Amino acid sequence: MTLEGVERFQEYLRAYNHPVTPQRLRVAEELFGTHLHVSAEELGEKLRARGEPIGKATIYRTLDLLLKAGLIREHDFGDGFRRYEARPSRPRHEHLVCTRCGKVIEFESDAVERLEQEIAALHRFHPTRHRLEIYGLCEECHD
Amino acid sequence: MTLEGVERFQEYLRAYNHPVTPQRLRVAEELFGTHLHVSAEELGEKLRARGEPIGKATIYRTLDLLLKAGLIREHDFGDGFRRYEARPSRPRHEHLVCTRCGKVIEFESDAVERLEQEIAALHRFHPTRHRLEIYGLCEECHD
DNA sequence: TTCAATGCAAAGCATTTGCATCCAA
DNA sequence: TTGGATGCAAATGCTTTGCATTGAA
Repeated sequence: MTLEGVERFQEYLRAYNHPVTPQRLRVAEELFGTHLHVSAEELGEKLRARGEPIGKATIYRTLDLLLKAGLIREHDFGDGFRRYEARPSRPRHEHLVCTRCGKVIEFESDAVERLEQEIAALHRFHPTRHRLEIYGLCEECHD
Repeated sequence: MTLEGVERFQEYLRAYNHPVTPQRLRVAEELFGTHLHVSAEELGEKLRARGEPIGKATIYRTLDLLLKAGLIREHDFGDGFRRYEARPSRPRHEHLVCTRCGKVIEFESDAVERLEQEIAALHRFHPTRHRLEIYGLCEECHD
């Protein structure tokens, strides 16, 4: 568990004259202490379990800051809520999402990057980002 | 504009002994009368504009039926609401989404299908579906 | 000290549900 | 006639906002 992200968040806050509060640091610690894709609700549970409860509004506001700082990514896998992940050192990756247990497996593929360029060019489109998600069952959930 | 979909919906309703109501037909007419990806809200506006207002609950319930009938597809492009499209004759296709004007361009690609299989196999994953969306600016919205 | 952050509760939105009324078959 | 459909309004569930209080700098 690398806490480099927490430090970068502190630098960001200082650079913009935003107070460095314990709540902000705790949210960042949780996010940068896991590779999982967690929801705002789950972050709240974890912090409560740590004995450091936080208002949900503060969680959402801190997530906004982390997004603006470019330190995390936001996902919507169609569960009815959003999930967040520490921004990976390898910036572009895609997801395999198990529809039974909710597990998320990451992968990266140069082929996808190439495909994005090819397809966009074909349609005179100027791509900025893409998302590829494969839904199905992970090994454990498959019969 | 093909209204074949409306007929298929009627067949479906009769097959399951569900009443064929004017509201259901109107929702189907709007969906099968366009290639656009419309929201429940937009369907309501269009029907109001036609002088045939419908309760939003009825729209959502009718969309459920159309989904169960397999006649439409549901999408979430992260706008905060879902959009629906008449199910294409070509079952699998992906989307280019303009982040400025909201336009959606469809495309299909065998390469994507192959990629899904390859990647899933690599991770011992059993895929059932995928989604690939490329976000950026369409030709008109690009400087 | 002071301005922004926090946290509660209330508000917002898209969507779903309860229920009295209505209507397709 | 009658069971299911409709449509309003209320309820949900996630997220955002208002505002009095708190706290970082």
